Amino acid sequence: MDSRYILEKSSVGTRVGVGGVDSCRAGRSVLHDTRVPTVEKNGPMPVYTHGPVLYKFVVDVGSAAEVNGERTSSKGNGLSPGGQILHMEKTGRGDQKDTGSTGILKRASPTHCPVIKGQLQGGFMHLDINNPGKQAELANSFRAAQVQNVPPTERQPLPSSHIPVPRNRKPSGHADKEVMAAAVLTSLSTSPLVLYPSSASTVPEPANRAWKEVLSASYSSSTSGNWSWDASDQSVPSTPSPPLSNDTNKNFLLSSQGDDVSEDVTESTHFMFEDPIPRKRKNSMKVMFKCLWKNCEKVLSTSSGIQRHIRTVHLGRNSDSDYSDGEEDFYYSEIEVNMDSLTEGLSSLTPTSPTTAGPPPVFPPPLTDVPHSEHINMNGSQSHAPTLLSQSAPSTLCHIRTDHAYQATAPVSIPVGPELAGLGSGNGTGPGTGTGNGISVSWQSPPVIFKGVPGPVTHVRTVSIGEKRQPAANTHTTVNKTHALITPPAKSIPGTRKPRGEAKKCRKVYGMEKRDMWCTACRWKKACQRFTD
DNA sequence: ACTGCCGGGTA
DNA sequence: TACCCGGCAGT
Repeated sequence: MDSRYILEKSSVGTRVGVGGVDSCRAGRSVLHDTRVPTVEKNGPMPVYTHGPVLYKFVVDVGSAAEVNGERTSSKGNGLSPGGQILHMEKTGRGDQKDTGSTGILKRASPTHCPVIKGQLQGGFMHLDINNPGKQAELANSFRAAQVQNVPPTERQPLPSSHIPVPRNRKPSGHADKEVMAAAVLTSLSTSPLVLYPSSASTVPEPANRAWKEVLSASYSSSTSGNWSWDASDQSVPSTPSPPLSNDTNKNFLLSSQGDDVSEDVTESTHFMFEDPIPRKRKNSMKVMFKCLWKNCEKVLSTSSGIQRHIRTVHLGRNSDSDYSDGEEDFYYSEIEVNMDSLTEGLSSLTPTSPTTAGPPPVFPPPLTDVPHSEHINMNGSQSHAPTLLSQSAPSTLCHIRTDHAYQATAPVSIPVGPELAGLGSGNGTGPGTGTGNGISVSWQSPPVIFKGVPGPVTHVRTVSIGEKRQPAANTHTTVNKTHALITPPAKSIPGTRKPRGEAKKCRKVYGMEKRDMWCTACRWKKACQRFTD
């Protein structure tokens, strides 16, 4: 499916937590908390909504598993009746062969952690770093609920669900949490099993409420509360569920499937070398921010603007205050707007500069005890508005557009050390060069570029105007690193562009006014035959 | 913005 | 095949 289609169709979900890569786009695992209760039809993807909270897990192109309160996925092996764990299972469909490997952890929030934690028995994420008591409380509450509803057999943790995160990590503030989320996503991306928080409604009411409350409390007490889904706020009408880019998922999926290796390899290489590299879309695409509040179609050109809008209009907060707890982040999504076809309706809006969609700088090394995998590109549009968004730290760090292929500018090069190369089993992808010199990983739509590969590696395909470009997400096979590393580039770049010669060509020598003096090649805009190099 | 020229369209 | 041009990529 065309990611852009999804992007525009989707009400939510363009904001993805933790760079899996814009790819978030590269294989990422994103657990996604839409916190938007809604019924949504997302193409072929079945969407089950029931109750105020909708969890949707998009597994692959056109496939998504969603779990909400009382509905459990029939497919989920590891899904507890309570819907607390969603186990994505591989589907038989060819186009979904990678389904199981990944998902997108959307807004990997600490509130998700209880679930995972419950499954992993505390091995994994912090709930509320700043409040151990609450952490325990939440965990217990959640676990209790889980125990009540999950048959023993299903409660057994599956190996693949294990997300190795060091225990007893020292809380070190926002950065740490953010990094944690990133790390979790990285880990998730390699696991076919996706842990999924069950919707509250499957939990018996008391327990349900209990953990909701805990969540709520945790939310308010934790700076990472942005992640939390305010379960107590039942008044929130249905909100669009964030659909994920299918390509994104596809890439994720590529990452961890143990079987079908050859197939995956083929596919990954296909993604990497056959698909066009996203190029700068010339001035026609803008990033807009759309309010996802139900019945609110507000579209603003700036994230701060939309946040303010949500804060004031929907959340009823003081408009004067710039205070933002980040909750607004949940209620808007970034959309790509084709300015060419944009109606006058938006003409009054100040379009975001295309440059904002450009590659943000590589993450500053803010994060202390975090592995390199935290080199996640911040969404450009987010990064350029640090003040406001920085307050909603996790989301800020983790915002990833589902599809920015068109706007993706040059990929950000991230020097990767050997340790990262090993670690980033979820990210990397080196085409078979295996030089390991450097891996440029862009978590946005820009494809991964592998340095150290002699010769042109990227395949640039001229795309005619009417042609639909392949979503750049496909190039984000970062998850499928293993495969990519093993496989030599399936497709070498066909026409290596001739390096520009030093000699002056006819155009330069004679100028446009004497065009008739040009060699024919020059006249035809071909390689000059007269002044060859 | 300019330049070189590839890729593709048209006659 | 000659001619032309859109558009990419390097400067």
